[in-house]
Amino acid sequence: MNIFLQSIGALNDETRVQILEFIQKNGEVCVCEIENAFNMIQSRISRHLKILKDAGFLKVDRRGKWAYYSIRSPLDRFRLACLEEIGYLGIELPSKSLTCKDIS
Amino acid sequence: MNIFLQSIGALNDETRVQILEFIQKNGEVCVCEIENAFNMIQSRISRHLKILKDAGFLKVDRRGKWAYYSIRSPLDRFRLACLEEIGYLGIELPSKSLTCKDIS
DNA sequence: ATTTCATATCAAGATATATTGATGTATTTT
DNA sequence: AAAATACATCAATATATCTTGATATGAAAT
Repeated sequence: MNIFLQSIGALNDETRVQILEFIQKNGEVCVCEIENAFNMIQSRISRHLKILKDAGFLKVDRRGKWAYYSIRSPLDRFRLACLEEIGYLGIELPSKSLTCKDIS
Repeated sequence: MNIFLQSIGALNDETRVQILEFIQKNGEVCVCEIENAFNMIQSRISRHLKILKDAGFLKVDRRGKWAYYSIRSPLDRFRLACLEEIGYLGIELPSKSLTCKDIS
């Protein structure tokens, strides 16, 4: 029950659903890319990413100073069904443009 | 997105998940049966049932003074997947025993 | 080694959701 | 018609979650 509620709780936020779909569409992205695309402050993005990771939807790969997030694989049946459903929602996403590297 | 979040929000509560599974196992039940089985006050149960109904998981059938709740049918793919997942959780449910009719 | 950069975490306030007890509304029983 | 029953809704409080700004950490660059 707790694992189920953790997954559900992670999806119970519009920003997090958008972030999940953003990663699903763009593949591996680093935090600053999400930050720039969504135009939200860093601590907010970081917190949402942690919730999605702890709930088993995402994995992180740290390379140098960057943290790259991507959809965790393999996903269990239910989380997969959730991602699939999110895919069907037709969410308008910001485009992935600037990265920290691009700017610096 | 809003419909999705409403479904997710409805599932984001342990009591509601238990109620859903209770109805899934027992079929059509009236409010007082849930009230007795879960030993919760009526207004609390009523509110949770409304949230589950508004989110599209349940339907009500009013007959006389009683309101009978059951799983809405047909359910869309995603809500069905959720119910299925809840079924796999192996939730311990209180047994359906006394009804208002039994007592009176 | 110091500074800078990317990210994570914390503490406070803001916002949303849940619970309770009281009250409202039908419906049935007497 | 009056009382009782089953359920719904409201208002107040309690609890949980989100957002923000500040601070911490750890890697890279100078």
